[in-house]
Amino acid sequence: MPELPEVETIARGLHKWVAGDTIESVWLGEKPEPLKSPAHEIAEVLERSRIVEVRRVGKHIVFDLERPRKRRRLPVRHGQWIVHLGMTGRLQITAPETEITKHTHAIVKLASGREVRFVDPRRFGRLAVAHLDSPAGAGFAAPGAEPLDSQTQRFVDLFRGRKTPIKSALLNQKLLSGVGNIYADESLFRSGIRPRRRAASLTLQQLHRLHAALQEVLREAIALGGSSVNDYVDADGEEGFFQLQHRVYGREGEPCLVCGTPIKRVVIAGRSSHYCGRCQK
DNA sequence: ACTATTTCCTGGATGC
DNA sequence: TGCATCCAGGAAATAG
Repeated sequence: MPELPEVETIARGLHKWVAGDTIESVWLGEKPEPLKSPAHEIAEVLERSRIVEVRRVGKHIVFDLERPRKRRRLPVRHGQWIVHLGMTGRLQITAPETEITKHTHAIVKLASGREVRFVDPRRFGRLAVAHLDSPAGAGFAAPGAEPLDSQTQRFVDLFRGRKTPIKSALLNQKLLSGVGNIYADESLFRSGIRPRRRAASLTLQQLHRLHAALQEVLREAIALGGSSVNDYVDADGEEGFFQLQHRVYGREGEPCLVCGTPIKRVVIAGRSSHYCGRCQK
């Protein structure tokens, strides 16, 4: 399940493979397609575009696109291809002769001969495009704050007056973009806060600790290429290694690495939440 | 304006 | 071995 560190790893890997390449054609699968934009619009924005950059915004992968123009005029950045991988979505770089696997929903053919394929068994992933050349064309922006950029004061302000459990608040993409179940649990453990604590009940000191822990855990995870639980692999098909560093996520019943108390698992807002009842208050 | 709950989807794990 | 049931999860939709 790609969260911020996994999407960051994938975006960097894709950038390495496709930056500078030109999209020749786009194939989109049969309905019901996992699209946020209509199929014709996706094809229209992507085809004959050059990929300038691939980067992460929240949990989204954004391909910045420009259209070459005639007579030595500078190319124009006209749009973006935006991919959300959901839980099981993958973007594969393949040769054209590679067998097309089940659940392949989109194939983007590049001038280099390579293909970018969107494969997503569970179909929670989404494809969309943004126009940069229309009047409202400011491009794609995540609704919430970027966890790695946001100032501590801004982070603290996100939770003011919120009665929802801190775990739910961390997962709310309108507040913070990019945090999912793994890194919510891991950052709460590292800052000693129970997931059910009401967001507004946290002290300033606790919020400062949480912010620092969240940035720390995200940065460590990016450095290790993300967490490979279930079937996550990066753009080169390589697994990450941060799952070996998980202190609570997926460790129900196992001893806390700090105090030895068995890790608890509870369900908050329909998501499993792992914590140490002794280390987290 | 918030918050909580339900829904989507399928492979893999579990239970009888 | 086979069949049914449950579970995982992000985010949009729905309900309160």
